[in-house]
Amino acid sequence: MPWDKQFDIDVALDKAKEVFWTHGYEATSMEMLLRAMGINRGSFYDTFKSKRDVLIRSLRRYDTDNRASAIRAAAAGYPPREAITAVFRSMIDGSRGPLGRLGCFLVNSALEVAPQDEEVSLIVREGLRDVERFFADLVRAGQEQGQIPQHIDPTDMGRTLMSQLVGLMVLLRSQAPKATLESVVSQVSRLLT
Amino acid sequence: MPWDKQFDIDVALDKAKEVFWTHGYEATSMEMLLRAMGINRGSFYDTFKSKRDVLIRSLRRYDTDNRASAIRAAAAGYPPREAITAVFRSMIDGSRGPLGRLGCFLVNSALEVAPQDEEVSLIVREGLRDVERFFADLVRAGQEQGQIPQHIDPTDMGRTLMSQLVGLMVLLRSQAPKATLESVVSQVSRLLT
DNA sequence: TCTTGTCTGGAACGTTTATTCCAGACAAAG
DNA sequence: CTTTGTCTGGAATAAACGTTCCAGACAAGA
Repeated sequence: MPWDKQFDIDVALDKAKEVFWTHGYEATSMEMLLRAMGINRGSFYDTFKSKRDVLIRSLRRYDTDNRASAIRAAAAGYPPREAITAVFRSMIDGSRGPLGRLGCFLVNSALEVAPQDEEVSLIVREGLRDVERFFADLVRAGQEQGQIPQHIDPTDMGRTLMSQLVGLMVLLRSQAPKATLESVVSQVSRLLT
Repeated sequence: MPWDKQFDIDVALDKAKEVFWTHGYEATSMEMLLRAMGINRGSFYDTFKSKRDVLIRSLRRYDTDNRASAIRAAAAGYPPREAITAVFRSMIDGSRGPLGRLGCFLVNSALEVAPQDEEVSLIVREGLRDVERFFADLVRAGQEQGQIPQHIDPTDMGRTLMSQLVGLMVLLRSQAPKATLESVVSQVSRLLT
């Protein structure tokens, strides 16, 4: 007779996400994963296909629940131009939280795993494209409201802001000095003139 | 009686550098390293302390011979303002070379190894600081020659350009579309007005 | 109470890992 | 020719790796 699993798959995946985000894929052993997820290898292989399967699913969860949510939450409630700066600022403020300076799991994976894994590469490209579009949309909205000059090309600017955000995430994980991070954010405002 | 080694340490380290740069540290096995370096494990452990030792030494070589040289070579022969753009453009052009879109070994290591290895972290921070200063110096030189407005703070701008370059290196390794890369470069010019 | 099916805990497996150790080749000095 | 020291090729080692398999516990239905 069917007996329910004693663990929640989503909770387990979130735990896995944190371990992969902190240590990377290769440097995370099955022991570390099982301990973090709070399940044993029988349940693990009964529920998930493989270690890589868990990486893929955690990365997807990260992209939806962390990256995509974070930039939208940070921008909410601000006029477009301020929203852009708020996104950058929130990344610095967020680095003071319990997860500290982990940087961006997506960007980490872009460099470590994506070059050798097409599925991971696709998740990364789609995530970065979403960031790019998100910023481009904010630039257009800012132009409509007269906050951002018309000569700025929204598509170009969306790409540049995405690239700048990616750079900032690397600096965060690299423990760059606070002043460096603040400089980057302050220059974002200048870019929008 | 002393017999000379049959291999050149620097050549071997450069081979090791390419393997670590392509695959990362953890995903590079000793087998891969030995094959690339063209030596066997007896010679390896006689010459180097460990796999990590070789990573550290390759990373130092990369920072000197690749990163630091590349930005200076790209800037050479241009007035300061054009030199800045030339550095960015050279990264895109360089991605068409035999090493293709490997990105930046330093940035890769910043995300994969540096968080868990203080010595790697130090190499990364010093490398990024050198890029920052390099750009700041170019900005000052541009201001002295009347090419870059006086209201731009060289230190802030140096940091921002460094961050933008780091972002670009991530996009390169992520196989971002050419148009995206071009947008980033074109916006660099705008940043200097 | 018995049967059936699913769960957990963890042993076992086959492979891979980084590092240590060893045998034979080689060269120079005595 | 012998001795000594260093080299290369690669076997061996001990541990770790990701995945498979197994025994006992548990719950529901007959």
